[in-house]
Parts: sequence; structure tokens; C-alpha cells
Amino acid sequence: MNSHAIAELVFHLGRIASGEGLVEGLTPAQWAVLRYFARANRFSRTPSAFAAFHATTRGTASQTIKSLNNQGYLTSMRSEDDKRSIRLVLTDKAKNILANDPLESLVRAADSLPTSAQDHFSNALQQMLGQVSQERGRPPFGTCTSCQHLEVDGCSREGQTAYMCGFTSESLLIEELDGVCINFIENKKRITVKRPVISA
Amino acid sequence: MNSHAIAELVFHLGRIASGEGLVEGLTPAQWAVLRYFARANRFSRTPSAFAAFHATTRGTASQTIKSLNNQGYLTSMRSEDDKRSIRLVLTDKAKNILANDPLESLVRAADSLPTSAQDHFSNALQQMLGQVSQERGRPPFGTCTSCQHLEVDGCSREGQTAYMCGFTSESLLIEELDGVCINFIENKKRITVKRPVISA
DNA sequence: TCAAGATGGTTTTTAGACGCTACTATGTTA
DNA sequence: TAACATAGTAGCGTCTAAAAACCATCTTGA
Repeated sequence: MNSHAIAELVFHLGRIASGEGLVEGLTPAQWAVLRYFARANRFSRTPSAFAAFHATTRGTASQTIKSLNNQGYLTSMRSEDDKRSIRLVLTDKAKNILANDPLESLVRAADSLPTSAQDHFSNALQQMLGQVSQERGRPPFGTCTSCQHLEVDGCSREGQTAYMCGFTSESLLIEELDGVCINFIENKKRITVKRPVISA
Repeated sequence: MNSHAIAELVFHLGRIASGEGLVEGLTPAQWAVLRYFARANRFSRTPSAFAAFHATTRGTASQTIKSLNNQGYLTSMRSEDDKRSIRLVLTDKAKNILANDPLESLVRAADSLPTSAQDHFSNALQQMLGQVSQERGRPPFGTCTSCQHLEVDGCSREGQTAYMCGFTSESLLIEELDGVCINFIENKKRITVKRPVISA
């Protein structure tokens, strides 16, 4: 009985937080694109990957991206490896405007939850997302830190452990491990990532 | 840092679960209307109330409702009290189709969470919704059981406690206490509702 | 009491979202 | 090398949505 309430709340909350008209002159779909390219890693910044992430068609994604391109929020270039593929990058204009993301109200709401609850909450959501994605036959889109493809690169340099992606066979910078990836596959026993201490 | 992940997950999950094309030939917006009228109480089954709930304009709501009306999912009639107002009721056709609600995949996902977590989860979502609603200046839409307007009616009959709404000054059936209401105002110290035992 | 304003609902207009189909270009496989 | 798969785009029709204009009906306040 409670699961029904949860489903409705999730749906409704997502709707309320995003569907709030044209913030900064951008539509909800356009905000979704900016958000995605701000989070996606190097291998996933393409129209197709966004379409998969956003559960829409490549045609629709192409249209939204074109509009953002025209408005100067995205720059695009052909990939070297695959000449069909296009790589998209946020411009500074886009990075600046992301501070006014209408989703920030949801972030604040999440922030007001007790710290202890936030972890459980985020885990529960992730589990639900995984299940729904599987049911719908969609890629789950996670980050390296819990991905089967993450491998420790043999040669460490400068005292830091080096990582690589077993799927693309490319080495990864530590900063890249938190980007969302379309090639993600859930890994039960995850590798512990050693991060350099960041001075506050 | 985690609150950002929570916000994105909520948004994304809502999107994935609902934006899944035309299930049963109905659009996501139309599903939202059916869901709403299945949950809304007597005082809230109007186009305006739905528009407020769904964070859209009355014009848009009117259009969606008209379409559902034409397809035989809703019946409408003028209100007696206020001759401007229109009351909408789900038809049997609508009630039947609600079993195939695409949101059910989310319900299943929520159901797979540990029972102990479900309550916390639902509470956390409710709290977030309350905060976002407040920030956006929207009515929070809750049920009688935690509403300031709920009052115990002086005269109980047939051994059952009778309740009434202090806002509309109308008495309430016990079954009605779980309907979503547009006049809802959060009540910190809630009245304990005595429900008749339902035989399984 | 009656004019002014608020509210409930609809329509029209316009822009964007979206699914669908068709199409080109490039990669991959048999 | 032919057949197929994939990345991306373009065009079409429908749906979503906001905004503005509009009518009918309360509600208010001087």
C-alpha cells in the first residue's frame, strides 16, 4: 500500500521540480540536456547516449541539442575514432546558467533531510532506478566506482593509483571516475578507489 | 554532495517511469489526470484543482480533460453550489485501465525495497514535496488524516466516530479521509482516526 | 446594492516535445 | 565485398504547454 504512495510521490516530485515553466528561457527538456552533459563522462557525451539516458528517441534528442547548439550552450565536434559520432561539450555560458537550474529547489529539499537518511535515500532510489531500467531494457547509467569495467592500471605513476576502463581500454583520470557512463554495468564487489586528499 | 544525487535520481526516475510513450493509447499527461481523479477527494475533483496539483495552467488542464472526456474516461457535471465549477468523475472504463498504469513499474520497484525502509522513504519524499511546494507557493495537497481542517464531529452515530472538514464545513465519511485534497494544510499534532476493522 | 474584482472554465495561438519514418554516412561482420 | 548495424539528421503529425483573451459566476466593499 505504501509502495503506491512512494511511486506517486517520486513521479509528482520530479514533475513539480522540473516542469516549472521556462526558467532562464529554457524548457525542461533543454535543462535535462544541460544536466546530462554536465554529468556524463567522456564516452557518453553524444546525442545517442543522451537519448538512451532520457528515454527518448535520437530524433528528439537531436532536435533539442540543435536548439541548444544554436543558443550557444553546446559546442559539437566530430569524433576522431568514429567519424559518424559527435562529441558535445558544455560552453561556459551553459556552466554558468546551471547554477540557476530549477532542479536546485529539489536539491535544497534533499539537503534538508537528516544526513543519516540521505545515504539510505539515495541508495533506495538507485535500487529502484536499476530495477525500472532493467524492466524497460534500458542501460542503467552509473559511475565507474561501482562498474564492472573499472580496472586498476598496472603502472601507477607519481604515487597515485591509475585506473582504466576495461570496456573502452582507455585509462581514466581520477576526476573522471564520477562521470555518468552509458557503458556502466553494476559491480557487486566494487574496487576501492584511492582518492587524493582534497584540501579544504 | 549527496543531495544533488538524490535530486537527480528523483527527477530521472519520475521521467523514466512516466515518459514511456503511449501506454494504452494514453499520453503521460492523460495518465496523470486519471491518477489524480482516482486519488482526489470530493472537494478536489475539478479542472482547476488538477491544474494546481499538476503545476500547469487551467487552459492546459482543460484541454487534457476534454480529450479524456471525449474518449469516455471522465464524466463531468456542473456543481450545484458553484455554478461555474465542474465536477469530474472517473468512468468504469477509466478505473479498469488504471490497472495498466505505466507507473506500476515504479510501484513494483518501490515494493522491492525492504519494508522497514518504505516508511522512511515515503516520509522523506513527503517532506521534500512539502518544502518544494512551499518554495514554489503551491498548495501541498495532502489527506485529511494529517490536515488541520479535520475535526471530530460532535454527534457520532452507529458507534462510529464522525468526522468533518472545518474548511468546507461538510461531514466526511471515513473512506473519504484518504483522498487527496487541495485545501490541505499540514497539522503537526494530528487527530487519531479510529477506523473500523476491515475483515480480510 | 451595484460596481469592481476574483475565480472557474474554455478557446485560440504559438512554440516546443516527441514518436515515427525515411534517409545519409560510416563501421562492422560474415 | 555484400549485408547489416549504428550515429546522426530531416520531415511530418500529434500532443504538451504557456499565454492571452474571453465568458459566466461568485464575492467584496464602498
